[in-house]
Amino acid sequence: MDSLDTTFAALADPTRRAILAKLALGEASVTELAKPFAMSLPAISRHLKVLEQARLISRGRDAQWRPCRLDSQGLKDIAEWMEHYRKFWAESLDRMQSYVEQLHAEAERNAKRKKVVSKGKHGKKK
Amino acid sequence: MDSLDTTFAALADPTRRAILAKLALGEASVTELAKPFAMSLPAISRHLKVLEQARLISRGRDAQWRPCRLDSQGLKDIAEWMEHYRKFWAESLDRMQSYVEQLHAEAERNAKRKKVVSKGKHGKKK
DNA sequence: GGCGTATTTAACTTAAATGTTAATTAACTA
DNA sequence: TAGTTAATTAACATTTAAGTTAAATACGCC
Repeated sequence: MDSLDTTFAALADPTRRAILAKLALGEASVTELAKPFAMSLPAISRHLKVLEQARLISRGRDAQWRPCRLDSQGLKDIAEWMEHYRKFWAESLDRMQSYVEQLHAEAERNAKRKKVVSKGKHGKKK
Repeated sequence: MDSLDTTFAALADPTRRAILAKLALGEASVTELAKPFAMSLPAISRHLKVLEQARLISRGRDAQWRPCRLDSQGLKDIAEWMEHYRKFWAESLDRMQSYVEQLHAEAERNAKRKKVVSKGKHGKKK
């Protein structure tokens, strides 16, 4: 039910994270993705299925190839969850500075938006 | 070996994420943490051990209680990994804007640092 | 249709995760 | 010291994950 379960579990495997790293450079077929690993093709195929279900990748069809590419949805889910804990992980000076700058920027944007949109409560869900 | 394995795996369980959510509000004992769950105390105790090994929490000792609190290290590891994929998950307008502002801020800081520090290559480890 | 390449599914094995209850350890209290 | 509360460890059952090899499917080409 909770898609975060699926997504975090998918990311817990080093083979799958390596696949994502490769796909960050661009599309690739199953065989191409399998090449670096001492592992059978069916094993890779199942890793890809796990990544797909976690919406970390999506797959197309090009003749007998199944090109894989990153799907941002899974990463977005994680990023959104991480936001709730930002004050815990962003406590180093450099990052805290970015965070503060970001808060200011956000405040500015919200202020602007208030002027333009003027009414209706469709702010952030939480 | 790879601590990301451990940390992502720890986060893949909804009970453990709920525990973290609770701890984001402050310290709590094992029994306190266990209360909301229809699960035995030993089960919770093991979840806490998993979270501790992932450096998502740390534990102290107060008489017979073992107060738990968030440990930011695990979250930092995840956040750092996520950074490599920022352009994929931060593609919505609002977030991209923060990202761009952050890049500018970072560039400014780096420029400043160059002037002050002047030499020696002790930049980010990776 | 039959062949070659790419990928997936099936059947199976092994290892790890998650929960249970019962027993144990740790620290305070009377 | 005996008793109480808090938490962990032990022993066990069940489920899920991850790999293997062999067979099946999908597609293009001749």
